[in-house]
Amino acid sequence: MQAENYRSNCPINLAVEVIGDKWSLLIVRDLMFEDKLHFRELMDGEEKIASNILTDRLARLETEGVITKKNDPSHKQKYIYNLTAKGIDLLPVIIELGNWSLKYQPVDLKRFPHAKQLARADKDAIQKLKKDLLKKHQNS
Amino acid sequence: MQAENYRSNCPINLAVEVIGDKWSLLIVRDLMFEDKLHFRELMDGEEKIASNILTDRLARLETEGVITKKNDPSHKQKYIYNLTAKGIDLLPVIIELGNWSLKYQPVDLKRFPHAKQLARADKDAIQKLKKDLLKKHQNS
DNA sequence: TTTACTGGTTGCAAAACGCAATCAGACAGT
DNA sequence: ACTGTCTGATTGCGTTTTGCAACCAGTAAA
Repeated sequence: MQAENYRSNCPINLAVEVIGDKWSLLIVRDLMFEDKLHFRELMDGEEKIASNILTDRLARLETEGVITKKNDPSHKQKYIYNLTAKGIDLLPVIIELGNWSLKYQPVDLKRFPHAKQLARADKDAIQKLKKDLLKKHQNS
Repeated sequence: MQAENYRSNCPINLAVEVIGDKWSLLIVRDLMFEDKLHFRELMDGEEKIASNILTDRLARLETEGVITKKNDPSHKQKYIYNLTAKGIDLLPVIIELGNWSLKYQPVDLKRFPHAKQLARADKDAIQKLKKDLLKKHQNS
């Protein structure tokens, strides 16, 4: 087994090396809030990720322990992608990114209605959301 | 003036399109916590960004309104890079990324001592930090 | 048995990246 | 005036990543 070779062990860098690209967090978002489980569902997202990029990112996120991939019993060719606890713990990051965009970027609230409600979430609400996600994604 | 063409107006995407790469947040980090102001200082960071990439990212961040660039009166060839309010408001994002890394990634606490202290910051502490940054970066 | 759907793979052109060398202007020391 | 160093870049070039469309074999539904 080879140790991953990070550019540095600064916490910001260690996060950026895992989710610092244009797609990874969107995949996490769809798994978190859009009830998507399957490859095709992720492909049909708002931003039109290409299938080869999606394949690559799913593999990378799995390697990094952010998601899991398992067979879907209902279809021999289907896989179910779930968030791990590590992936679910990206929720606060995503919420803060949302808050920042709400303040400075041209968010379309009609199209993304739960943005504002998520921005209002306090610590307890976030804890509850995490709990729900852990249950939904089968992490005990 | 041309409207920026975002892939979608989802808040997460709108954030990721601005700071979703391997370098931008590291630049913001250095401007925030390392008291760096100049090109060379940013170049000499832990992760060894190349000068052409740094040039590109600084220009991009300036375009996006995250940083400003102004002449340094002390040297005709020097520029001072400052965070805008928009940039300073990335602080909560950075804190949450740090928290996540502290929990799941091999952070080197000896090398990055203020990571833990920053993780403990509550809302009031963050407000104070923002205030200090606003003053330091001249967005009075 | 045809038709559509599954998670991909492949090929190719374009863009971004990483690295080292280079640059002209500015400044400090002598 | 000369020398060396520092300034924020730019340039050239090879590698990697991305974006896009076409394609694939296995599975399932009609």
